[in-house]
This record gives sequence, structure tokens and C-alpha cells, in this order.
Amino acid sequence: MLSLEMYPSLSLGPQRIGDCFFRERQPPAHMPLFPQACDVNPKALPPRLLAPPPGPNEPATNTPKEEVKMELENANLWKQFSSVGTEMIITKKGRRMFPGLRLKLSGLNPSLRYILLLDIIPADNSRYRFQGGGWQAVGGAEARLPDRVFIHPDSPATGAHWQDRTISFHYAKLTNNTLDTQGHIILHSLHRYQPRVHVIEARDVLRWGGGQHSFVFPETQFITVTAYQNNKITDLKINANPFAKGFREDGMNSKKQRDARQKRKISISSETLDIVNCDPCDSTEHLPQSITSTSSTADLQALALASLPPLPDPSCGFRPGEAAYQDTLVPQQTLDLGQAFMASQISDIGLSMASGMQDTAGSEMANSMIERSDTLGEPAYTSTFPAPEANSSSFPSAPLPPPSSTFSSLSVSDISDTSNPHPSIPSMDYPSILSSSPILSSSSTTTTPSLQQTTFTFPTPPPSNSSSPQPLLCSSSSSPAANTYHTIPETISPHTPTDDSFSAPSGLQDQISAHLNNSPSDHSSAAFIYPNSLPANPDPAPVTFPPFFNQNHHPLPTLPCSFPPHGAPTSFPLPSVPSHMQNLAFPNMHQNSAHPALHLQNQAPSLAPAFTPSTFTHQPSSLPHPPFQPSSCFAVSSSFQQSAASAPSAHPQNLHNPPPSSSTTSSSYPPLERGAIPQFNPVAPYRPDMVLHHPSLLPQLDPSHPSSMPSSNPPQALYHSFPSYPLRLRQDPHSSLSIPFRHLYRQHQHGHPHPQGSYLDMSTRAVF
DNA sequence: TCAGCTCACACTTTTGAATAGC
DNA sequence: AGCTATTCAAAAGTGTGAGCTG
Repeated sequence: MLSLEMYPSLSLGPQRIGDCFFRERQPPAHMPLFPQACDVNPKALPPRLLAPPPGPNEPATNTPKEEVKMELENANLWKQFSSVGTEMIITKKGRRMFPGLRLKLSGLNPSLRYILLLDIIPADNSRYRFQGGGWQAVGGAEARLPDRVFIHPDSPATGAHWQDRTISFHYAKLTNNTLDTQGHIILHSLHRYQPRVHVIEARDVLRWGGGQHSFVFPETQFITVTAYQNNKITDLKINANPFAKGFREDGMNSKKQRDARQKRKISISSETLDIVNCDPCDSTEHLPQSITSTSSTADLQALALASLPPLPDPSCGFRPGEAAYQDTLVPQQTLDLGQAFMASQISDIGLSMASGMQDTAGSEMANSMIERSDTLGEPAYTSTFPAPEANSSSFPSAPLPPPSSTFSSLSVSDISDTSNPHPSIPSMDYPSILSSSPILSSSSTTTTPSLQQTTFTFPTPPPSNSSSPQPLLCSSSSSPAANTYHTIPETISPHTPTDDSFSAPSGLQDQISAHLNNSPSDHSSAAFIYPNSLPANPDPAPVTFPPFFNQNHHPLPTLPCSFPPHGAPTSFPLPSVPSHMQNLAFPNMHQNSAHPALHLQNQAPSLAPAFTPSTFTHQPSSLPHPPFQPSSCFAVSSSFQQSAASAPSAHPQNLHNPPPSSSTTSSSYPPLERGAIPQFNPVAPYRPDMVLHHPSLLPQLDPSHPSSMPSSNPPQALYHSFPSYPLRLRQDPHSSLSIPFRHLYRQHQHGHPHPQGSYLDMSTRAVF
């Protein structure tokens, strides 16, 4: 839990609470629902919405030179599921993910604060159906739903906080309710998705900036379902999830127990009838049970009887404990895929809980145990996710990756090292797409992992913590050495020519450069790395933005909420930017695009790209399905590689192998082929000009949809019925950003705050 | 007819308040 | 009075299966 003591900057007034945020277990009182919160008259807000930035004299924190790394703690469990074809139940009310994401972070600056986000993006453009024991792509994906982001409840927290414990996102819930008001992550059923975790440097929840690191673990891909399709998955979940313990063979809710209950009910009914009919059958023995027992009591009795010798066969045929007793004698069936082993390892969840595990739900603990057990005997990690074209659900087994996925956000080049592919994982088992897909054909020979270049550098306010060595991103891009993130572009695509590919208008770049040059002291002048940089894209010219953070802290004059029409171009004015730069649109933010615009002045650059799978297009299923490469975590470095997008090569088909990295030690996984995960293909680079003037580049969902039609007009909103509620926050009097935190809101449920953390809806849809 | 979805159900774990003991 | 441990009940998380829907 957060505390004001720990995070003084969180000591915002009520408006802060009402700002579409909800925090886990916070007092529910006085928390207006979103979007009402956004309608609050800004003028009524307390003067100080955000903590003042550190003073000029305030010591800056040093940016840690250590690479930010994220490890998937329960990677083995994930791999077990992935080897079968992970399915995630989604319900109207929201369903937790199991397995959950259990992560370990390292390389953070202990004194800086970070926000951890979880978002889930489509893995491809297909809809799936479980046929013939496997998943088959049967058509095109449905229109993309509002992109919501789950904010880890601890956010923002210091790097020390994140690194001292296992980070779990088990509170995040998935729903298929497109009208969901709970803030859950909305997904389509029978679609394949890829979770992503973002680490964003931030002074507090509303002040994001600095470096961003995005991590993708291919083994966490899953297909959403409303009911489990694959029995193997069901068995795995039952045996791994403590909440489903009752469904295990020896559980009270196992099929046999249920059948027994059913029989007993039938018997009770018939017995009751008999009693009513004055049937003299053994009333002294079972009548009390028959009359008073509920299924629960009957089960308890049955359980108690289980250890007893068989009861004499009642003359009436009513044997309450019979089934239960028999059930207990039935040995557990051996589970496929090492389930038996798993079951044995987690047979006593309570034990594991008692072992002193912290910060984990029971399921997570079970996972941990499973993980440990996996390290001893790890099953082959083979993904059964189908290759759409292959028409086959079965995949060859792939060699097991290292027990854990570790990824450094800065190690893009490492994983992309084509010259030194990981021998341990010669082939991936999410193959089909890769080999068959023309898009990936070029990359099929490369070991470069597909990277979602969602991380980018971003102006960071000076650290308030004097103990901090240096500000993470205090310097402009002009001084690469100063910022560890600035080096990412080169790191990612060292071999690519520098340049040029960045399509930002030269004028814009000049302006930015000029601005930077003129504002040397401005921390915000740091280079901005836009996401979705293509590995192939070599040299993204770093795009620098004018300072987004105004160091001067003034009362917030207003907190206007604008409601731009859906489909309207997601552009936002940048006060401190030249007039011709005022409308800076992010391609992926368009309504019909996967990710609506993020109207964050100082944050938009960092976030919008981060949550924008630019490569995801609502293409017909006929499109080749991108391959899925399990095994490694794709670190998304925070460098900006916008150029990739603009360059023709940005297209997945034209992707080039990233340059080999000199250091491969940071990643425990072998390099993945680029584009293994479709949406992570650096296809859609950020190109303001393209966005504004090249509608054809926008995602095409429905030909009939206005947004899909080429036109000079801005793309139409994908979700017409849902207004957007950009929240305009002002961190200083000089700049006002239209913040697209449309779904940053707090949920009220039965008068209680949302217990599951914070959600940020990146879409244009309103939560309410 | 059927695939997919919703809901109630029973079981389980988790959580927090109440209580007891020191 | 304050702290810790225990107990208890409510809330919430599970998969299942019947029923509904298009």
C-alpha cells in the first residue's frame, strides 16, 4: 500500500482521487466516478495538484548505468501452460489471470520512483476456434477494444521497492464486457493476446516521464475463452490454482464428488418421496440426513465417512456416503504434461503459504512452488498455439528455455544478436506463423527477437531525492552519455544507418533541436524515444521534445476535461512547442487504431507509443499470422526509434535483423526472431506526418468504416458510442496537456474502492 | 443444431474484523 | 494500554454444468 509518507507527491487533494484513479484499498469515500471526476470544475481543485518538482538546487539522482532487467518468476509455469496453449477465462465481471504475472525487477534506480503497468495487446489479427484438439485461426480478429492498462497498486514506488520483492499483477482482471465499468482489461473471446509490462519512471502517478522500459514474455501469450476448451489446460489450472483445489481428484468439488452429490440429491429426492409416501425405509439411519442435509453437510458426512469402512448397504438403496467413500479410494490420475508432478508439488498450498512467502496470493505461491519444482524437472516447453496457416494445432516441441526469463530493456541488441543465436533454443515452437508468414520470412533466418520498442526516453523532472545520484533522464538527447536510455537507439539497431528514417518533418526536428539547444538546462529536453521502433530501423533519429515539465510549480488553474469526438485525430497541443508542432498526433492513437491517442503533454510521447502496438492492424484473417516465439522476454528499450516506422523497411516484411549485440549475458533466452510476436513487429513507427497525412497507414478494421476509407479527414472514431474523456491536467501554469487518461478512474463497488489496483484505459471509450 | 456465452453452484482461499492472551 | 496470535465470517476466486442466445 502506498502511503503519503512514502510518496508525498501523492498527497493530492480530493480531485486527485477523483481523477479517474482508483487505488487498491483506498478509502472509498468522496471518490467521484469517472468520468464525472473529469467533469469536475478544475478551478475548484486545490492549487497544488502535483508535488512541486525539485528545486534547481536539489541534487539530481544519477541514472543507474545498470540495465533494467525483468524476470518472469513463474516462467516455468507459464511455459507449461504455453506448451498446451494457454487459455484465459474472461467473464463479464472480470476474471483474474492464471497463471499470474510474477516478476522480478532489477537495474532500477533505488531512489527513483517508477510506475508499473500491465497492458494486454492482440497477438495477431485472428480469431480462433478450438478444433480437433487444437486452436485454429478461423477468421479475422474483431475490432480492437479499448486499451486499458492495469497500474500496479504499488505504483508509484521506488526502484528499491520494486526490486525488493516479487511483483505480481494477479489483481488484474480480464473481461469480455465491452461496457465494463470496473476498469478491467477488456478483451475479445477467442483471440490471442500478449501481456506487456511497462516500467515507467515517474514522480507520481500523474507525472510520468523519464525512461520507460517495456517487457514482453512470449510464453505469457494466451487465448481468451469464456469456457475452457482444452481439457489439459483445465487440468493444469485445477492443479496449479489453489482456488480450484476443490476440483482436484481428491477435492470436495471433484467430478466424482459432484456426481456423488448429484446422486445423493436424486436419492434424497426419491427418499423424500418415499418418506412422503410413508416408505419405512431405514428412517432411523438416514432420515435425518435426508431431511436436514444440504449438499454441503452431505459432503462433509461423506468426507468423514471416507476413512471408514464401507457401510452396510442400506436396504433402501440410499447410501449417502458411498460415492464419497469410493472417490477417496480412487487414485489420482496421472496428469499430462507433468501435471502429476505439479500436483504433488502443490498438494499442500497451505504449507507453501505457511512457508512465509510474502506478497503473493495463494495461487502465486503455488506458482512459486511449481516454479521451483520446474527447475528440478522442467517439462518441455512447447507452444501449442497454432499457426493460422498451418491449420494444425500441434507444434513441435522446442527446447526448454532457461528457467526464467530475464530481460534487460537495454539489451535489445543483445537479444537481437543474429550472429550469436542462442543455441539452447534452436527452434521455436510457435513456428508456424514464422515460417509460413511472408512477413516473417525475412526474419525467419534471424534470431533477433521481435522487439516492441515501446520504451523511449522522456523528459524527466529532476529527482527530488537528494540521495539519488542523478536524474535518470535529466539531460537532453544531445548528451547521450548522460542518459543511459539515450544509447538505446544505437543499441537496438547499431547496424542501421543513423538516420534518416525518422520521418519527422525536418522542420520539426529542427525545431526540436533548436529548442533543446536553447534550453540546455531544461531536463525535459531529453531525447524522446518513441516506441515501436523497429529493430530493423536503424537509426532513428531521436526525436526530442520540448520540455514537458515545467519546473516552476504553480497552482493548477484548471483541470478542464475535453471530450474530443471519437475518431478525431489524436493530436494535442504542445504549448511549449512551436505552433507548427502544436498538433502532434500519434498514429496509433487514432480511434480506429489499436491505441487511441494519449493526450499527455509530457507523457504522451512516452506512453502513447508504449501502449500502442502499432503493428496491429485490423486486417482480415487472410493476413499471414505472425509467428509466436516463446522463450524470451522482449525487452523494449526506451530508446526512440521512430525512424523505423517511417522507413519502408519498417514493414514487417522488410524488417532487418538487428545488429548483434556484444553482450548476450543479460538475457537468459536465446535471441528471438524479430516479429515473432506480430504486434511487436516494429511495423508502425511513430510518424506524425504520416499520421496526419497518410490515413492509409491507419489500421483498417472495416472497409465500411469511415476510418478505413482513405481520406484527408481524420480517422473516425472506432467506438462512436463512447465518448472519450481526456483529462486535462496542468502541472504548471505554462503547459496544459490534454491527458488521455480516459480510463484512469477509481471504481466504486459496493461503496468500496476497487480492490484490484488501478486501471488506465488508453482507449477512447469512456469507462462509464 | 450448435458454438459460444451467462449464470448459479459448491468449494476454496483470502482478507479483515473481533476476540483472547500476554 | 498496547501488542500479538487466534478465530471467525464475509468476500472473492475457481471450474462446472445447465440453460440461454444468436
